[in-house]
Amino acid sequence: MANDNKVWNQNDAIPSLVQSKRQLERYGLDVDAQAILVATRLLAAGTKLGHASEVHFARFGLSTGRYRVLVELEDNEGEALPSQLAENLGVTRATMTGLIDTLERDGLVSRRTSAQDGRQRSVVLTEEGAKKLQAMAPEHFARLEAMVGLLSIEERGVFLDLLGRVTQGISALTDETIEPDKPAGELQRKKRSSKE
Amino acid sequence: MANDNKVWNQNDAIPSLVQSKRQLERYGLDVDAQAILVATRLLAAGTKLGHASEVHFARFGLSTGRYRVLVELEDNEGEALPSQLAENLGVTRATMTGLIDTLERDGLVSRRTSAQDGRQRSVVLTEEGAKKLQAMAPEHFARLEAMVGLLSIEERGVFLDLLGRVTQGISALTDETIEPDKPAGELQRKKRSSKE
DNA sequence: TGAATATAGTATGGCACCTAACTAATTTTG
DNA sequence: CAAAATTAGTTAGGTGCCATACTATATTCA
Repeated sequence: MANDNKVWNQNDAIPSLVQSKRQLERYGLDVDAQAILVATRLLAAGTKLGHASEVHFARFGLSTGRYRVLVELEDNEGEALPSQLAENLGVTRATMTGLIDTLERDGLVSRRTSAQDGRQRSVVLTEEGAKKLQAMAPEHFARLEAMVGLLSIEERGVFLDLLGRVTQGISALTDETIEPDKPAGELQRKKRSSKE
Repeated sequence: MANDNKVWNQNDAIPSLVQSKRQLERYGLDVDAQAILVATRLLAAGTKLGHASEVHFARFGLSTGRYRVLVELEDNEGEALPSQLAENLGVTRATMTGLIDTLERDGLVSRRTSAQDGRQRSVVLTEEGAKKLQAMAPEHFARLEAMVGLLSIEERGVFLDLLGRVTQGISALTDETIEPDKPAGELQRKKRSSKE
C-alpha cells in the first residue's frame, strides 16, 4: 500500500516531485522529473486561474471574455468590429457573437450596421458599459494587485521574464509535432531571442 | 486554405505595460502598473494553458480531467471511489460522474458496486486504460518537458518558487472580501485534518 | 424500532468556448 | 455585366466543467 501521504486535503491537488518521479519510473522514461513537476504545477495553476477568473468577473455580472470585450472597446474609442475583437482577444468569431449577444442583452454594448459595408455590424460601448467598467475598476485592480502581493517588486520582474518564456513554451503542447527538443540531460536548448 | 483557424497564436493577447498604465490612469487609480501587468499576463497565460492542455489531451482521445482521473487511479492501485477522485482532483462529484461516464464508455475504466456499502460504486482502471497511459506517456512527458525547455535548471527552481506564491495569491480573486496585503510569510498550516 | 439525518452517486440545466456549416453582402474575374 | 469566390457575421451542435437538486442507501438516536 502506498503510504506516501497523499492526504493533501487542500482544495486542489498540488502535484509533488515524488509523484512525478514515480510516474516517470513507471513508464521507464528518461525525463527530468523537475521539469515535469514545473509543467504539471503550471497546468494546475492554469486550471485554478481560469476558474478564479470566472468567479472574479461573475461578481460584476460578467465573464472573463465579456470583460475583455468591454476593455477592448474602451481602448478603441468605444467602437470596434466583431472580427477585430475576435482577433485581438484570440477567440473565434462565433465565440465573439455569443459574447456580444450577452453584452447587448445586458445593455453594455449595442450593435450598429455599417453604412460602408453592409456585412459589418460594428459594436459600440454604451454609456452603461463604460459606467460598468468605471464602477468595477477599483475592486478589480485591487484584487489583481493582491494576487501578486506575495512577490516583491524584483521578484515580479523575474517572474514576468520566466512566465514569458514559459508562455512561449506552451505551444509545445499544441504543436503538430514534438519539438526536436533534446532528450533529458542535454543542455542545448536554444534561446530563441524574441525581440520585445 | 483557411488558416483563419488556430487563432491562439499569442498575437495581441499579450497585454503590455502601456495598456496597464493607461487603464489605471483612466480610472484614476493608484495601483502599481507592473503588478497589474504581471497579473494580467498571468490570467492570459492561464487561459492559454487551459486551452493548450485540452488540445494536448484531445490528441489521445482524452480531456485534461479524464487524464487526471486515469493517473489518480493508477496511483491508487487501479481502484478508487468517485468521491475520493473528486476530492483529490478538486472537482465536484457531479463533474466526476461525467468524467467517469465518458471513460467507461471508452472502456478505460469500469464501475463496480461495493459489497460493503450499497451506495458506493468504485471505479476500476481497466487494462485498456492502463495501456492508454502507457502508450501516451512518452509523447506526453516529452511535450511537458519541452514546455519548460526555455528555462534553465536554475530558472525552473526559481519559477517553481514564484509560481507557488502566485498560486496562493490566486485566492485574492475569489475571496469574499479584499484583503489589504498579505504578509510574505509562508506560514501555511500543514496539519492534516483528514479526520472529520 | 422508526423517523430524522447524513452520505454516495447521479440527473438536470447552465456557461464558456469551440468547429463546421450557413446567410447575406461584397469583390473578383471571365 | 453575371457567375464565382471571398468576407462578415450568425446559427447549430459539441465538449468541459460547474451548481443545484434529486434518489437510494446507510447511520444516528429518541
